[in-house]
Amino acid sequence: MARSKSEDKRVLILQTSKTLFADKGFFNTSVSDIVKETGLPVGSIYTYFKNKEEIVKVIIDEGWEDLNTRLQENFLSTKDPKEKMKILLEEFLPELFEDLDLITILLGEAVDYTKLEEKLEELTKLIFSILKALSGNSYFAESLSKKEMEAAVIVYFLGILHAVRLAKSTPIGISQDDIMRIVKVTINSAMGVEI
Amino acid sequence: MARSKSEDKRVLILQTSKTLFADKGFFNTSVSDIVKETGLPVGSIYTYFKNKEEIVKVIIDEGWEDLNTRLQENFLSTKDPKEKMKILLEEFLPELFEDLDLITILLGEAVDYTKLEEKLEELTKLIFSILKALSGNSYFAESLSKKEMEAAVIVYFLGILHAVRLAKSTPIGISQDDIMRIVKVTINSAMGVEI
Amino acid sequence: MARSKSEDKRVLILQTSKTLFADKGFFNTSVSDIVKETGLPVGSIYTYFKNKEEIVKVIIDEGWEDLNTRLQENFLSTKDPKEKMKILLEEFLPELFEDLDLITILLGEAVDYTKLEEKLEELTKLIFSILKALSGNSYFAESLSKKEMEAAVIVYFLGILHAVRLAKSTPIGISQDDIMRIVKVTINSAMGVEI
Amino acid sequence: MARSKSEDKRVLILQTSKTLFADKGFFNTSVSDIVKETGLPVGSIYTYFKNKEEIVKVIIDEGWEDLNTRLQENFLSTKDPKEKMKILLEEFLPELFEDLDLITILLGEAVDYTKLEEKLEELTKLIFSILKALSGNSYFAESLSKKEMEAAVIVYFLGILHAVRLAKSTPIGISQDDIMRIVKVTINSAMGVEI
DNA sequence: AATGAATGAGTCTTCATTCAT
DNA sequence: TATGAATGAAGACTCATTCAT
Repeated sequence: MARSKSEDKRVLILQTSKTLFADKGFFNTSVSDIVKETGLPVGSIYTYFKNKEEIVKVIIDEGWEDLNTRLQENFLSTKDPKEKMKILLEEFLPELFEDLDLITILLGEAVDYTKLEEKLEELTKLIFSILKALSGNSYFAESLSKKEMEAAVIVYFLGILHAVRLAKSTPIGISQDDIMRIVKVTINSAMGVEI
Repeated sequence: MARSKSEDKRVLILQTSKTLFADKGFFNTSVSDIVKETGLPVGSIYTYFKNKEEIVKVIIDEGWEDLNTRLQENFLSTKDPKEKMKILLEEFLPELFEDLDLITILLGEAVDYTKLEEKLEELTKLIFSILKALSGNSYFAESLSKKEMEAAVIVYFLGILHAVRLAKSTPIGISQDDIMRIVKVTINSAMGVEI
Repeated sequence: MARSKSEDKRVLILQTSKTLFADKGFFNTSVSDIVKETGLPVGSIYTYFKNKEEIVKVIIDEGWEDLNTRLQENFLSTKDPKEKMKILLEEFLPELFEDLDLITILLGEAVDYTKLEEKLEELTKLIFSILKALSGNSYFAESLSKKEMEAAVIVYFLGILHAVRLAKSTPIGISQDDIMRIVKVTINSAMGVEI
Repeated sequence: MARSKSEDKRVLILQTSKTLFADKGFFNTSVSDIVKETGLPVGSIYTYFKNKEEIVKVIIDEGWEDLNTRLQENFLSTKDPKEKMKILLEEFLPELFEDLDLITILLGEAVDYTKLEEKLEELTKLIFSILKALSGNSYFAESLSKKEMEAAVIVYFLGILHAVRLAKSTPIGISQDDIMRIVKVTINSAMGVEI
């Protein structure tokens, strides 16, 4: 009977904001910037989102869920931990790297709304279980307690994210490919398996 | 050698701002917050610093330089790369971890003013040179190009920083000690040397 | 005689708004508050009322008319001014006091739309005519001109309304009963008649 | 060493706001109206007052205190309750009536910030004590309990205020003088004393 | 040099009303 | 007629920085 909320507009706001937040930062992006960039009237921003904060939250949550969903789908194809690790390295990470804006926001100013630790926990558990299955006889596994392995995963994952983000925005002289390669070598070396 | 009154004020502003920036974030800290916390008149802030941005810059630059200076001093005591690595792990990192506020600001909202990449570059070169000297016969070094080793150092270092920061502010279930331990194991394992 | 569905909605809007206006004030009640409270779609509000302003107007006008109608009906039963005064005091006032929301709105923020003076005028004339009939030999009447008696009625009536309203919303330490009693005493005393 | 806050500006804001609040109502007066009318920059409003609400509060509190102070000063000149009543009627009330804007705001929309009941309580106590001293042998006092006399004072005072306000803004056909006169007659009649 | 009032562009958000469906 | 998304002017307030004193 009345216009129904347009998914298109919602997505437009989300995508525009994502780019702006990643480029200029959350605090340096004003609602009025989003308005200008989307071409929508101010009011419309607020018919689709409660406030500016909710926009970042949704960007992060939906972005992360998306990645996760695709990862889970890929995981359905196999039970072999080696295969799973391969999927993680060759599907998940590249996809994540693709979404530099998401990484930037995830690590950036909006940390308060980002619940990075929750995302990390999920992922850590997952990776940890794969590593455990893989690491029957590796040096790495022998010398590290469970908690230390978890720490290792967290450190490594955060390092990767931050490095990729930095590689994009500043001239640190390394590329995504460099990062991908050392990840693989590390896994191979640490796990004693060739991925 | 007594500090002048002005130097006291400069330091007061710096320390107060550092705490505030680390606790509430750069953008959520107003100059007026700094004024309230220091008890100084607003004008004073601007006689010591050009603007809010310069305050963060100085916090980071001086903080980093401090760490660096002490590292260099420690390095004077030896030429042995193994010893140097030890210093890095047992002096530099703990000191850095001590200064969580600095890490938080370094990785946080003020990224634009932080020149993280420059700091990283210095450090990377240094660590890289040590690793190279150490790694005569390690598997790690054989399979990684120079650039990849640099990438590894960056990833690892950023990972450590971010993990320590996160461990402080959220319940991710790992401690600074866990992190320290896996760093050591990694070095040992990767380099084939016992530190 | 069954109320039509639309009449139900109109009344719902009116009653809900009345409570809201009395509780939170006219300006602090948004149309969207009315929408939430009634459960009706915004559009509906505007099919029944031209705008927010008209809602208050109708609340007041219909509320007042209601009281008046009942008063007039009661008055039909007698011609005796003393009886009429009794009706005024024992039927009309208690009924009015019953409707605190109406009083609150009448005296409150919506004064611009309320035409309080018109309501007052009607009532003043009525009361005045009764008083005149009653006051053949009272001290009060002798010493007051017509205009002054009107002023007295207005002052008294407004005072009663305001006091009742204040007694409801704040702890001024007097009750509706106290007010009713002094009204009666005043009339008795001023008019020299026992009501 | 720096400009000090200007009492002139504070007063300008207060007076301008008072007129605007009385004329258009608190909610229909925007801070920007005050800005336009005073010619001050927005920021200045907020260097002198925390927010819009505080402006009304100060208008009312200082206005009321002013009246009170002058009343107390006048009261110093006598101990005779009859004299005091005279002062109340011939000094205080006329002064109050002079300040119609204050009355309008006091009774108007800003009721939430106005603490009308507190003002009323003070005054009621004062008047009550005078009446008590006066009323040795009056009919009024005999037939009314303490609480009822308080109620009477409240009703009467509120009625006067509201009537004066209404007389100013709408054509209810009575004047301040009419009101003053009936007040006197009422006192005389009720107290049995000639003021 | 020290002070803190002055400034006004800019912030996010609200809201009564309209109108496409 | 019923609906609720769309609209954008207007709202209160902030804040980094300047500059008169």
